[in-house]
This record gives sequence, structure tokens and C-alpha cells, in this order.
Amino acid sequence: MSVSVKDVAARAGVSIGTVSNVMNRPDKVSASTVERVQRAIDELGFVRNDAARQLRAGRSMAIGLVILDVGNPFFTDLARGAEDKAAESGLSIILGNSDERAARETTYLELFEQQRVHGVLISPFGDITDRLHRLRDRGIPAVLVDRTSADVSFSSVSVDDVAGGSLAVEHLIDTGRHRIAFVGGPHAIRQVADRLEGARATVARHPGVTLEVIETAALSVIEGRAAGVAIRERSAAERPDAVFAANDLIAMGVLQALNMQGVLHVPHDIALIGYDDIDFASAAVVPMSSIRQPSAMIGGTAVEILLEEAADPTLAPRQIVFQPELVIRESTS
Amino acid sequence: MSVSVKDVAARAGVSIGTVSNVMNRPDKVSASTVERVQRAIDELGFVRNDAARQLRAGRSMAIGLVILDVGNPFFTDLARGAEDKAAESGLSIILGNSDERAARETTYLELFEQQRVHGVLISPFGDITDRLHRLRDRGIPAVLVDRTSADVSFSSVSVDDVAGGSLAVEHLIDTGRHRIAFVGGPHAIRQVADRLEGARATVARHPGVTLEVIETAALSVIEGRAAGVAIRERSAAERPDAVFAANDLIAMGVLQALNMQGVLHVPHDIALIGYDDIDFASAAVVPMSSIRQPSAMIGGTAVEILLEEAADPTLAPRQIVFQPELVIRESTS
DNA sequence: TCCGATTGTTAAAACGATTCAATTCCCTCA
DNA sequence: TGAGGGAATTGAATCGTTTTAACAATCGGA
Repeated sequence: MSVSVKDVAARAGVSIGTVSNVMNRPDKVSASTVERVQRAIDELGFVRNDAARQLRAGRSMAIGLVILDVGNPFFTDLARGAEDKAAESGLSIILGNSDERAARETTYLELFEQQRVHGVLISPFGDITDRLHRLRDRGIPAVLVDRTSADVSFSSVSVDDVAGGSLAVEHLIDTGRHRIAFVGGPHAIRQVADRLEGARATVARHPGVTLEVIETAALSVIEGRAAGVAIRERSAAERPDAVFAANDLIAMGVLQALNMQGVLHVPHDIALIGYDDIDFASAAVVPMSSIRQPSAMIGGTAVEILLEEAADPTLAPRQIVFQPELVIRESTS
Repeated sequence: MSVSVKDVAARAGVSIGTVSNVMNRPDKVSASTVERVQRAIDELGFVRNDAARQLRAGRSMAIGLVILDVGNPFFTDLARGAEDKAAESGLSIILGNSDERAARETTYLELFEQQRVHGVLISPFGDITDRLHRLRDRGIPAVLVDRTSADVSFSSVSVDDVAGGSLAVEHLIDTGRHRIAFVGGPHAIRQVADRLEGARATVARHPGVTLEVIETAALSVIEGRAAGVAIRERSAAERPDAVFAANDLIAMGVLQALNMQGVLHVPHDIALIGYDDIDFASAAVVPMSSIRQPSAMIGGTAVEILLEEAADPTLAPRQIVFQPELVIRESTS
């Protein structure tokens, strides 16, 4: 059925070892043989069997990447950064979407383990340190992305979310807001918790400013909209005068809800700032202020570290932390 | 280093064949043996080697999916639909982003061929019919997504883009517009060409209505913005009074540009309608009218067809065409 | 002419799981 | 009691590639 090196070797009148050499170390083979084998390959339409190569090599040329949400441009940008960097070394990325569900996260890690991937990049949701240790014991390194590791034995590439939370709230206070609401969740997600922590710390430094916390079940537009509706329906006295959303999707949902009846106006009645600075933030009903993260660079850097650790497993883990950046647009001015 | 069936067999005191049976046909093995082998597996932390399984099986349990742009929510929704459906049969999806570049598209197809994937779903960019035929000759079926195949020997799942184009322009004309501009490109992308064709046909049926075509280099927010700036800078007499964008990303870019100086107002000065109805469309500066496509269902249906063809290669190819739906929002009222 | 080095090529042994024909064991029934 | 049958298990072959040790051929130098 399928054509193998054996067929190529027969056709070219050489041994299968030589065919392999032509593909992997052409310099070890005489020019005339290379040419002959190459012609046989073309004529037969031979395509290497990756499974066989992997079996022999002991590991695959793919990197597993698990992200929290494919619907979030922040993560797709991150994935793109990772993909580009991986391609430079001839590796490919297998993308898994955990969708903020522990079961799916585990499923992907099992899959990657079975595939003997080159390494794993993960934006963790559940508690997976055991699994990551197991992977490492098997020679598969892991790097956490968008998250500093609680377990410092793993490298991580992240953004200082506490600083980002501060940056956002500081800005809201600077523009004269006093009653701030934080919208986002679940708090089990470290990024959310950190952003909230930054917000809390900053509020604490400013007497007279209050912080209300509205927890959502997920970081999605839908959840944001629900929270926004709840805010809109309050009396003016009970409403916050500013909302800090845990990410831009939540922020867009909140914005939609506030805007819906035309009675509340952003930023006049309520200022709004998001997080991630996805492309769509600047195109929103009211162009949204946000906290920018270097998403593609996070992905690229994570791949770099992963490859270094794959090459030398004794390397000490590193924690790379990028600084976020405030982007001011109409929603807070 | 790594623990294999052989180790498990030794530990459990059975042959490797039995270990394999425990994993694949437990009913063929006595309960006590199953239990003993299972314990050995757990104790040793055995994980199946996928490469070896694949090598033996002849093909992998993954489906390759090539999409035009991961940054476009339409495609990530489609991918999610495909992933969910594939998971039901224990298959996984390997996602490749061609980024509207023929070279990348080819690279992914080569990769999938080497991986002996179960099948390929592709939203084609370049001319790949030869490659797809080759894949099929090797027993790898392919289904085109979001695109009717010019080559009817392949199945496809798509949306009637000509009808969608008509729907959009019909609506613009209904709301009193006469000078319509179509923004999008490259025209080499079939979806773009079809939407334009639908637009043209509709305009032709309405005397007095003109259609101008502005071609962009890609279907991105950036490209849309550039086109929007060009429109904004024209004199009022030369400006169109409506824009039909080939997709929502382009539309959002156009919207940003028109909105920028605050001199032009959507929909008052220029009406705007996009295509795809991505989540962000309703959250735009001016909530955008759009043409909705059942993105997740396209992905799911494509996987279904693919699996059927993989099971029975003699099946006649089918062309599934969904109908698009007009969604009216502020940008055209 | 012979030796050692160099270059090109080969044959065979992995890698780890699956599968299938062959074997063992035990039970039942005539 | 012995033949026949079913269930459980085994052993060996197989998938397609890479790798390595061994071998052959060629050549320059002594």
C-alpha cells in the first residue's frame, strides 16, 4: 500500500541505510547516489513515516501547548508567537484548548505524554504540578506560560499581573473615580487573583476609595454581559463609578450591557478598563482602555526556554516576568 | 529509561500480548489478570507510546485542520466545532494556521502526510487539488471547509457566499443606499470572490445603484483600517454611502478609520455591514450588521463527513451548503 | 608492492505496540 | 475415559525508520 524506504532502496538499487543517509546526512553519500536515490523518491512519491521516525527517536518533533481559551485573542496571539519561534527549529505546535476545564486540561496532558512530545507549554488551570513532575521524570520539560509557577522548579514566562492590576486601578483613581468594581473570575485562575490583588493593594493606599468584587464564572463576553446587566439595574447610588475587568472579553461584555438601554454612558457614568489589549479593544463601542501584554513575545520566549531545557535538562528553572503597559483610550477619559 | 509493555508484562508475570489485550480488549482477559496487569501499569507509571501504536496501525488518530487565520474568530469557532465532534470519536485535532500563505499551507499538508493523519480538513488558499489527490491515493480523505470544491471529487462543507453577498447588498439597498463599496481581498480567496459576485449580481438587478470594489491584501483589521482611511479622505461627493466588508475584521478596521476623526458617522454618512457575525461585531463602536454563518456547525459537520469517508473510501463526495443569515444592527439603520 | 587511511555502502539491531496463529488448560458430554 | 470445545494466554512476526559496527573499495605514500 504505502511506499517505504525499502521500496525506495530497491528502486535505486542501494540499501535502506543509504536511503536514510541521503535524507539525513547527504554529505556522507556520494553525489551520484544522492541523485539516484532522490529520483527514486520522487518517482515513487515516497513520504517519510513520522511515526516510525518518532518511535526510533524516542520523542516527537512537536511541542504541546495548552491554553485556557482559544476564543481569547490574547491566547491565539501567544500561540502564534510560539508557533513562529518553534518553526525556526523545525518543531510544530500542537494546540490544546482547555477551555478552563480541569478535565480537558488533563486529557491534553495525557495525550502529550503518549505522544512523547518535545516539551509542554501550559497556561495552567487546575492543579497539575504532579503531572508536570511526571512529565519531567520522563524527559519532557514543561514551561508555564502567562503564570509564574507556584512550584519554582518549573520555568515560567509571565506578565506581572499584580503590577497590571495596580496600573489599572491607579489610572482609574487618577481620573477621579472612587467606587471601583472588579469584575472577573473564577478567582481560582491565578491571573485573575493577581490582578485583583494589585487592585486591592492600590485601593488600600488611597483612603476614600472602595473596591467591590464581582466574581464571574468564566472570562468570557457572555459572563461580562451578565455582570454588566446586574450593575446597570442598580440604583445610581449603588452603582460603582468605574469597572476594572479582569480581561478584555469581560470588559466588552460589561460595555455591551451598560450601553444597552442607552441610559448609562461610558465613561461619563462609569469608566471602564480591561486587560490584555486585544485588537478588538480599540474597535469597541467605546474604544477601551486596557493593560497591554506582549502576548506573542510570551509565547516565543516560552518556546526558547523550553528548547534550552530540552537540550540540557540540568538547567536551573527561570522565571521570566514581563511588565504590562497601560493603554489609555476613551473608556476612561 | 522509558517503561514499555515489556516491563509491564515482566512485572505482572504475563506476556506482552496479554498486556496489550488488557488495554484493548479487556473482555478477552480474565478478571484476575486484568487486575494484576492494571496494578503493574499503575505501579510503573506506564504510558502507551503513541508512535509505536501509529506505526503498527498505519495511521494516526488525529485529524489535520488547516485554516486561513487563527486571528479570526470565525475560524476558531469552526475549529472548536470540529474539535468537539472529533473528541466524540476519540480523535484529536491538529490545528494549522496557513495565514493565507500558500507556502505555509503546503508545509502543513506535508506535515499531515508524514503523520499519516486520519484525514484532513482544509480551508484552502492556494491550489492544492494535486496534493489532496495524492493524500487520497494514500488513503487520507480530505474535506474542504468554508468552501465549495471546484473539484467536485472532494466533499465540502460551506456556506452559500454568493447568497450572503446578495443578502448584504440587498439590505443596504433596502435601507436606501445607492453607492456601495465592497472592501476585501485578495479576490483569489474564493469566499471573497463569491461574496463579491453576490454583491455584483444584486446591484445589477437595481438600476441606479453602483458598486465600487476596493481590494485589500488580506482579511484583517489592519487592512480594513487602511481601506477605511482612504475612503474617509475622499471628498463627500466621491465617497460611497455604504460599505460591504468581506468579513467582520475588515469591517471593524473600516469602522475604526471612519470613526477616527469624528467627522464621518456610521450609519448616517456611511452604512456598514460585515460578514461572519463574530462575537465582537455586536460589541463594536457601532454595533455591526453582519451575515451570520454557523461556524461551529461547519466544523462539526465536516468532521462527520470526514469520518464517514475514512471508514468507507468509496463513498460519493457530498457538497453541504448552509444558508447564511442577515443580522441587522445599528451600523445599517 | 604493501600498509594505513579515507570514503562509501551495507546488514542487522534496535524502537514499542499490536495481532494472529498456535498452544495450554480446563471443562463437558458421550 | 477420551474426544471435542471454549477460554485464556503466549510467541513471534510486523510496522518503517535510524543508527552503528563492519566491510569493501580506492588512494597516497613509503
